[in-house]
Amino acid sequence: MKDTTELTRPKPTVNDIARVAGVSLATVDRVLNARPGVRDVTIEKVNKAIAELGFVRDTAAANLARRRQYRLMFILPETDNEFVIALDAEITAQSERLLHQRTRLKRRTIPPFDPQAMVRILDSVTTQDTDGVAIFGPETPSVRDAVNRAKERGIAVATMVSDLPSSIRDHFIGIDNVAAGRTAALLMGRFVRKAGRILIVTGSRLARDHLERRAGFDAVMANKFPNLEVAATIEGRDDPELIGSLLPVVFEKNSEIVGIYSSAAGNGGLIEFLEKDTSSRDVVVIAHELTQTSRTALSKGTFDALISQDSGHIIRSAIRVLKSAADKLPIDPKQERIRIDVYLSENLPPL
Amino acid sequence: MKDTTELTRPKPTVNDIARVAGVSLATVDRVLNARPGVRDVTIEKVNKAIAELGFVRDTAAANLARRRQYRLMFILPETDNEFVIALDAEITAQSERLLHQRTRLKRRTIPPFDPQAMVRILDSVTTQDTDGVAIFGPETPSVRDAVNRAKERGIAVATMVSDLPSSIRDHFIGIDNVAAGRTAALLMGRFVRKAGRILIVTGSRLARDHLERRAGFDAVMANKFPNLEVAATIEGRDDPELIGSLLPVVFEKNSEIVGIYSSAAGNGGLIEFLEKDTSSRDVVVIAHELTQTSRTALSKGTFDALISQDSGHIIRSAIRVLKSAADKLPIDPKQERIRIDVYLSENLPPL
DNA sequence: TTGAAAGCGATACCAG
DNA sequence: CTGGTATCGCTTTCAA
Repeated sequence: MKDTTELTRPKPTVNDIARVAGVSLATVDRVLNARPGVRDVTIEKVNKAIAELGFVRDTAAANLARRRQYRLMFILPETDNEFVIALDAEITAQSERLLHQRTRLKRRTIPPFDPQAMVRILDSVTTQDTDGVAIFGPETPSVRDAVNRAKERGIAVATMVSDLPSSIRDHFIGIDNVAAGRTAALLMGRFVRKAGRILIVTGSRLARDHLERRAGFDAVMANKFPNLEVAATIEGRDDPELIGSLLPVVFEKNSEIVGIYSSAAGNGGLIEFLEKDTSSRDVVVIAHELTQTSRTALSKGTFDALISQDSGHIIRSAIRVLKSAADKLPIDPKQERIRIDVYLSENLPPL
Repeated sequence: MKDTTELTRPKPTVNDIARVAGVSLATVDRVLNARPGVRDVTIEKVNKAIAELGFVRDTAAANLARRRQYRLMFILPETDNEFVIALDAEITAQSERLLHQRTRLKRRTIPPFDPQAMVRILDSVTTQDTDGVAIFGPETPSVRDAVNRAKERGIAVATMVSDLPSSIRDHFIGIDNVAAGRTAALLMGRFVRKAGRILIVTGSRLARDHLERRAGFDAVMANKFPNLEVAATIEGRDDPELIGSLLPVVFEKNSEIVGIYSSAAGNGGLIEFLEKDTSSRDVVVIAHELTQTSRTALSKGTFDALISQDSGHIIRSAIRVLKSAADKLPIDPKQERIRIDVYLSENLPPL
């Protein structure tokens, strides 16, 4: 590890290329932007100069001259799910900052679990008004096809939270949900102190992220914690009321529940039940997503751990990724990797 | 949550201000940059126009015109500590990307725990050659004073990993180490399955981060886990060999060690001991920082959990923060918050 | 104390 | 096919 020497050779510009290649600025620009109407020999000359000088275009200057605006669109489900609301708030927050950085954010909502609404919006987007779209929604063949059509029209597309792996989207922004489920299971197994049964509260069978978490959880439970048995499952549809109404029934039927894995949303109903019901005192509870509700539950000890993904990071990453895709520029993979966050009562971020 | 309407009123420019205020471009610029030689009445007129139009300066254009270069410096300890090496690698990686974004990164190293070397470098930095400095090093009054002098000379300063809270640095980039220690203790208490003693391996008494972790760990241990007793402490000086040589002695003297908290660096020695010594089979081990070494130990089950901070995030954040400070622009606090990461064998990032 | 005009690095229109 | 030149939004001499 040596101290860096500061070599400050001035960066070559288009003017330098023009001079070295013996052509005009306009021609350099044509070659640079692969515009037609330049003889092959001329192209060669210019490219040679570019290579020789090690030229790299100054994107800021180019965007200024071009009066470029990045027009991005976010499509989210219309729901009172706190995590989605957090994503939405981050979009709003970034909107403000980006206004002065040649970037406009548009927001569209679809009814939850409505693939056709997603398809309609995707199909309505044109390069005339939009450079990139980031979507969070159901995974169906029709959505996949609409994504592919948008891509073919030249629009950058990113999936958020729940992927659409069979599509040709530019990028997926979110966590590995199988690993997230496995992590939840590992924590569960190590936190629980006696043998018994585990209850799972899932969301919807249409959501790939929920299914993947479940698969990961089950796998680790089966392999590493034979003394624990995944006994019952509630399909909560992210609905606190529904969850709240189903829980008492399950607890009556299953006497030996020692852990609950809430793999989806709608934690409000679960928390209400846990804080009322005395028979569930010692149950280890692990849920997903850090929100106001889950944060409080974790602080109080109602929840024992939270598996989460940073909504701010997801939105900022989506913006960077879509911009890069629009400019056909590479991304920084490390910066765009969304972490599987583990929160305990002691490592909560300050409010 | 409503879909956004796309209002596209064109952003006002300096020309608009000049026109509305009835002055020239040059005068607008003088006011904008608080340069002298403008009558108060004129300043008023311009400011009024700015407010009326809601003008916000286009930083990219300004930087272009100004031929601005952000010249940033990183000062790190010269050590074979893997975490520091990771920071260093991130600096190198960002250097590449930033070369074409008007930003040069310089790197300086100091001998570990050598406040005077840090002071010398800080004192040698001038606004002629540097806009901002990010430092990671010992916390002493002399360093604090040097930081304050640099600040007063107009240089932006950020502390990384270990703070210098009594200084007037612009920003601290790192985690709350007390909370990190508390988190480690909580995991320890919940993972350990029988009463016993806990061994702590610390680093140096000169490092604020190590002390803070220790304090947080002890507090939670004492309050929440009375069946566990923090019994022994090894001061490892981040040195694997030293740690490796001390461990057998400690284990001979203390028969009931059920957990080890490695709060600093030098994990190599610890791992070697654990993988050889059979008496430590069931000991719960929690360490800091995700590195190649600790990652392997976690995968193998030698370590049970890791508390970490993202080195890539730290470096990127330092760059953004120093740039903003240099331009006297606000930062996005959420984006700059470094998380206390918890890693288990199941949520390791892909290689 | 103020203004006119020439850039910064790149793009784009209009001639030739 | 190729070149000249105005322009993007802002800064910075140089004169007045």
